[in-house]
Amino acid sequence: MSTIRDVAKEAGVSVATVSRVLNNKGYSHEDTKKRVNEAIKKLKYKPNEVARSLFNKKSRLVGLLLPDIRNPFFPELARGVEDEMQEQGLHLIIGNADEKPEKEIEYIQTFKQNNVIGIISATNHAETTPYKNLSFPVVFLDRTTNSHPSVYGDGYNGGKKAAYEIIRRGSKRIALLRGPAELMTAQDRFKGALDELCNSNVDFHVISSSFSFDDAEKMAITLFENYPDIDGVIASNDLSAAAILHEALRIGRSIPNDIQIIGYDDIPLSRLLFPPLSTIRQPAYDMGREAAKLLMKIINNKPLLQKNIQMPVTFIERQTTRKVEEND
Amino acid sequence: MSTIRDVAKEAGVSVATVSRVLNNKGYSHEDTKKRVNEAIKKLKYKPNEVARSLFNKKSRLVGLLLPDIRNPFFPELARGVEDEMQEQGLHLIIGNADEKPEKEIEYIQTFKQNNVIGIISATNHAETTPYKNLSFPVVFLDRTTNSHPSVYGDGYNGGKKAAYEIIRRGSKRIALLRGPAELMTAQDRFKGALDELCNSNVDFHVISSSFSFDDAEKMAITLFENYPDIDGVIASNDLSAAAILHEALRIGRSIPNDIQIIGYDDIPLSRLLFPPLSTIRQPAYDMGREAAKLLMKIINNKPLLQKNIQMPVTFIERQTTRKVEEND
DNA sequence: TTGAAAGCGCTACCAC
DNA sequence: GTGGTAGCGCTTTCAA
Repeated sequence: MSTIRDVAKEAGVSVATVSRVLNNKGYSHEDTKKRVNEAIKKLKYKPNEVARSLFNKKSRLVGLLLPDIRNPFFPELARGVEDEMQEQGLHLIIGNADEKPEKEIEYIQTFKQNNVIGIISATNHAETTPYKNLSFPVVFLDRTTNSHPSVYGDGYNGGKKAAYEIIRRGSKRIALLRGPAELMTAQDRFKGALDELCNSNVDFHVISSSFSFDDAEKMAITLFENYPDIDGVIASNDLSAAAILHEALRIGRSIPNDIQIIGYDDIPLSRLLFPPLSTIRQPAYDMGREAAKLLMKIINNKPLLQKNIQMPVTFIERQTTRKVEEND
Repeated sequence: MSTIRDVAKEAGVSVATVSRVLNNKGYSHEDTKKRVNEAIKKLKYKPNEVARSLFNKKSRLVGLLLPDIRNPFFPELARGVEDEMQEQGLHLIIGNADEKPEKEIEYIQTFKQNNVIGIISATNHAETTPYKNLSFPVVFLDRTTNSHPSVYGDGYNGGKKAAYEIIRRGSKRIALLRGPAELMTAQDRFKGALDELCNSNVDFHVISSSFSFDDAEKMAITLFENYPDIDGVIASNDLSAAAILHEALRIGRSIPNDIQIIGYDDIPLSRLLFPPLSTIRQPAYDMGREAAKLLMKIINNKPLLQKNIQMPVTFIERQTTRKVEEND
């Protein structure tokens, strides 16, 4: 690996000059520029990012903190963030907080120690101390906070839509999954659905659930044991919806005739389920991209039109809900 | 952010001493150690990893290159790698090569420029130049190479098993999906299945397929159009299996009575499909962990028992294959 | 327009 | 056992 010294020697100039043409800063003669650039090419010189970072106190790295990389929703977010960052010549250190605050703190530490220029975090603890007094900006993704800029899906309306669509299609005894109590996004969609349910003439049960794979299956089994008469489920995310769909078919219910199911997120696999899952779509990829853009704006001191960006969600009608009569 | 100087001043010693107790190198008096450690705590000092890295030419970062973060198999690998690294106090820069060689090269560049201590790569281009002449070790994951250390599933036997189990359960006209031709792992499992099919009295068709979401669905549709009489499908991975399962049910085939389907990978969602997918399980999480361990051994110059670690695969019997008669 | 030199925070050598 | 100091590769004054 050649250094700036080698380039300077090769081009017959000083390292200062090389640095200047490298960064397009200060003056430098066209001819000198040319010679330097030739030397760079010849030696295949790439600046040492670590040395740069040490001096500038800024790397080209952005920290991305995910709560659970196994939930397909998050890789989708990550892709959006990554693609946008890549276009800006930036790179990602991805940390998987695994829903554990200690891990989260550790990763933030690492991000700091590596001079990241910013953090995008999709974890559940936006209001906790590790995010305070940071010397670089933090953007929350898929989380609502007032303390920080953020990008998130319109959970309240999503929940409302889910309830509206399932009621409209004739479910009368609905199970409403609540999702983790500490998760604002889960609670938003829950509240939306709750409000809609309260305003209509249907019975419903509220059931606590987690967002993880392992819990989803167990929850599905107990759900049907405890409430065998339900004819509609509003799930807290697609993972739970998949588990419920699966269990419903296993015990011989017909979908969507006996039971309608509606998910949340629209992860890529939802349309590969059978029957394909009706769900509330969050534009995960775009949310990731927006968060990256927002972070870049903050870093570059560009004016912010809005600090908290709410993304619209849409009902995706597939086949776990019944067709609605045309003349509703 | 306090520096080593601040700590030295606080403890009334030199920076050299602080560095020594920090790294447990060279001599230092117990009392001095204590004082230094107190100063560290008091100032909440964390060493600047960038400065360390500049001097040592080694960071605490490991590059992880994934071909497609959206395929749930890879996050699973990533988790294994991450958990092992985390226990070693190391962190990951994750790059998503997106099956594009340019992106791959760019990420390797970034890894270099950030002084990673090693790379774990799950991409398809192990034999290409970017991996040559690197100053740090590379371990390939989910890829067979002789040029580098690697950890991979036993694809040949996996394919063989898949064919064996489906034939044993009575399929007579089988579609064998081939997976991407350039992907060694895909070809291994293909060859295994092929050999097994050739040694038995069944008809079969070989069909090319990709590993991606988007292609899987189209492929499934044409598959049944072109070969309406098949009664068994050996898929190249679980994603394609899901697409086929889905399409088969859509056109009214009964699973597993009319058609048996067997997948490959055992991604977390496979058991949530309906019917739950029979598949060949690759121990993705463990493979990730093994790859991380292997890399660490190489970095620490520990003796290697084996440079290429093949992990066993197992048949997971779920419900897209028929029950076998007890007295086979 | 260019170059010499200081210094980012750290480690390791060498002298005491 | 401990401290002074050079230097990792880079950027940025400041003088020339």
